[in-house]
Amino acid sequence: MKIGELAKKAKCTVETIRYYEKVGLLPASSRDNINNYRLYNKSHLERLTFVRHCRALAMSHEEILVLLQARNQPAQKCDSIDQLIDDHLQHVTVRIKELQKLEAQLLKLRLQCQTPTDSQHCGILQDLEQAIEDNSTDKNFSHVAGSH
Amino acid sequence: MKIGELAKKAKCTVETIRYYEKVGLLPASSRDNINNYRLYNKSHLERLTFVRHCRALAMSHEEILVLLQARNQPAQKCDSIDQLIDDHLQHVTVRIKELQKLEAQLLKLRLQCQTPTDSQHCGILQDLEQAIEDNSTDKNFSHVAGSH
DNA sequence: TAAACACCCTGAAGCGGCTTCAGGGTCAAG
DNA sequence: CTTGACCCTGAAGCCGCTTCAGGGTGTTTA
Ligand SMILES: [Zn+2]
Ligand SMILES: [Zn+2]
Ligand SMILES: [Zn+2]
Ligand SMILES: [Zn+2]
Repeated sequence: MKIGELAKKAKCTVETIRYYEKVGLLPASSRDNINNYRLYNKSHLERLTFVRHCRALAMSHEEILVLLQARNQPAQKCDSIDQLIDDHLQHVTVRIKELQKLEAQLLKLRLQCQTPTDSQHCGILQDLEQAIEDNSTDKNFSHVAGSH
Repeated sequence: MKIGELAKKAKCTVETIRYYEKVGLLPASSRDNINNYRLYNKSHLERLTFVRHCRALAMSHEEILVLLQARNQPAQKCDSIDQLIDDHLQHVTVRIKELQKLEAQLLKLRLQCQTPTDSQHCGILQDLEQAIEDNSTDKNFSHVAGSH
């Protein structure tokens, strides 16, 4: 199968597939001798599906690589896999808590201007000019991305 | 005041300050004629504090620029400010919900391997090889970053 | 007075996880 | 024989910084 078909089956773009090959999440496929098109089979699709599933769960490429390696060593213990999921779950949980803190702060900020006025007297702007409360939030970026 | 002192007072790095100047979040400061060092005053500190406060709330540079402009037009109505905060609050709220979905999916995944075995029989790996359930999550990236 | 050390400067590259762009080649249908 | 769908490569862009390379400045101390 050609790259476009694989992309459709895995619900991603062809560019993403080429990118995954470049960074080593997918092995380089064989090529059509005549036109140099990439050619894939079922096992490529399975691996890509695995990767996309992991990405849908917001795992980092590094985390996914560990899982892929484990997948290739069927006889080994799976402790490390279970641990990786636990750790990643923590990444997500921590990030949720950070964002909930932000949410609360933003709600509080929003209340500073209940009846619209001009910028000069807007409680929101005034609040933003105050010194920063110490949130440990800013530095503790685990690997799960933000809100935008 | 020199850049190091400003950085300390605003609780950020000097590199961040130089970066903000480059991308226009801070205006270019005046310079010491002799050694070309950047020189700052209280109003620079106030503006930087404002920016850092916004960043601590995970606003994007684009959003911050809008607020900075409003701050420079004290006589105008503040509707747009209030609206911007509401919108940004939505960015955060949406991202929290996305991450909570992930959290639930990860918890479910984790339960697939309650008693450690080998990779071949690990329910987690088996689950990850299944087709992807349709989460609308993947594409709806608003501007608030992830969990890592 | 010289060496050590802390601070300042610039410009470029790197991070992650892609997406987009520029500039092509391939191939079936009409 | 042209249109349009698909494929290729390599480089650059996105965001919000951080890090690096390669310097200059300025104070302190041996
Ligand atoms: Zn993780
Ligand atoms: Zn207002
Ligand atoms: Zn926002
Ligand atoms: Zn297991």
